[in-house]
Amino acid sequence: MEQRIEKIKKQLHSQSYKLTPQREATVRVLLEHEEDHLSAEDVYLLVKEKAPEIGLATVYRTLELLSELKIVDKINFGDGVSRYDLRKEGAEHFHHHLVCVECGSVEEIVEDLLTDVESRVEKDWGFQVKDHRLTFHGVCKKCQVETVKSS
Amino acid sequence: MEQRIEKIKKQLHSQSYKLTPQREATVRVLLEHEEDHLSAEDVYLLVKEKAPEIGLATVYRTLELLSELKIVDKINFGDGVSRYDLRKEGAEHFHHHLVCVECGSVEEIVEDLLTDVESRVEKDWGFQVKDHRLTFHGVCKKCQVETVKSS
DNA sequence: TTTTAAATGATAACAATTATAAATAATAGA
DNA sequence: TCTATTATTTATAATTGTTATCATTTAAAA
Repeated sequence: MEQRIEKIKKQLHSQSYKLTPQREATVRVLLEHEEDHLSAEDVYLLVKEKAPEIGLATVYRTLELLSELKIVDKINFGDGVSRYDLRKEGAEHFHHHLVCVECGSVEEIVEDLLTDVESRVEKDWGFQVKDHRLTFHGVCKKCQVETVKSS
Repeated sequence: MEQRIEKIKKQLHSQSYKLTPQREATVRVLLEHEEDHLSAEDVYLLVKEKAPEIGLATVYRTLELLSELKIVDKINFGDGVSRYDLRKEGAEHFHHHLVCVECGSVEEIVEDLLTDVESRVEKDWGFQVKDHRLTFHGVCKKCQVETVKSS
């Protein structure tokens, strides 16, 4: 935890941004909820627990900043809200998601499944890939079992 | 064009929805702008040209309905707006997108590049894939040339 | 210190979307 | 046909997520 904060601090400094107490509190919340896909509002409420004086605007600004620095990825699953997802340590690309259409759960795939596809896109379409967003919609393991049970 | 409208009409009827004049006008706009990625507002303005009395709410409802029936796909490129993209004829899955980070252009890949990846996901993660969203962010062919020129 | 710049908090403004209610059109039953 | 019912639409109000503004605070530089 402390190491990752230290690292993020350096990333900020390298672009001459500071790790203010508010920013640190926000980053800590993100680290503590790495598996979740929090909206700005979610983050705000959680940060408020440890830094009650923080303003919503600051949370938005911080998340925006972290997005620019590729520390978090902003993602949208089709409900009206943006969600913020911490990049895995050392990850070059954004990880993938499995969204269950039955229960709404979101699972992550950290492994990069797109290397082959990306080289095809670069070669056949002449498009220089910098990053990707890949989400599968379907039925998660758990809901498949439920379906079998109830049928 | 007429054939595709006829087909969509049948799809609607099969779920006991009607193809009202407003809905038809909306579908026509989508068909005429198949290559674009229109927002609800864009669609509204275009529909208004041929059916000036239509209301914005109706456009939203129609797009929502068409989404449910998988006639269009709702997509979000990270700016605050949802965009609506007509499915290609007979396409099982949603097509892919190449978004240029320089000029903002959006190119489509109709070919399905994910069949292998999807069978891996089904096998290794036990997730039953129904559909996908794949977007690459990078530099399009045109902007790559521009960069070379200006350097 | 004094000065300057960066960051914050509160809140207003904004834009996209959804909900509401009255009016209209279509449909089914008597 | 007339009547009752339902679906759909329009106009608009309300809501929601996000961004902009501005006065204040904090930190850094001179």
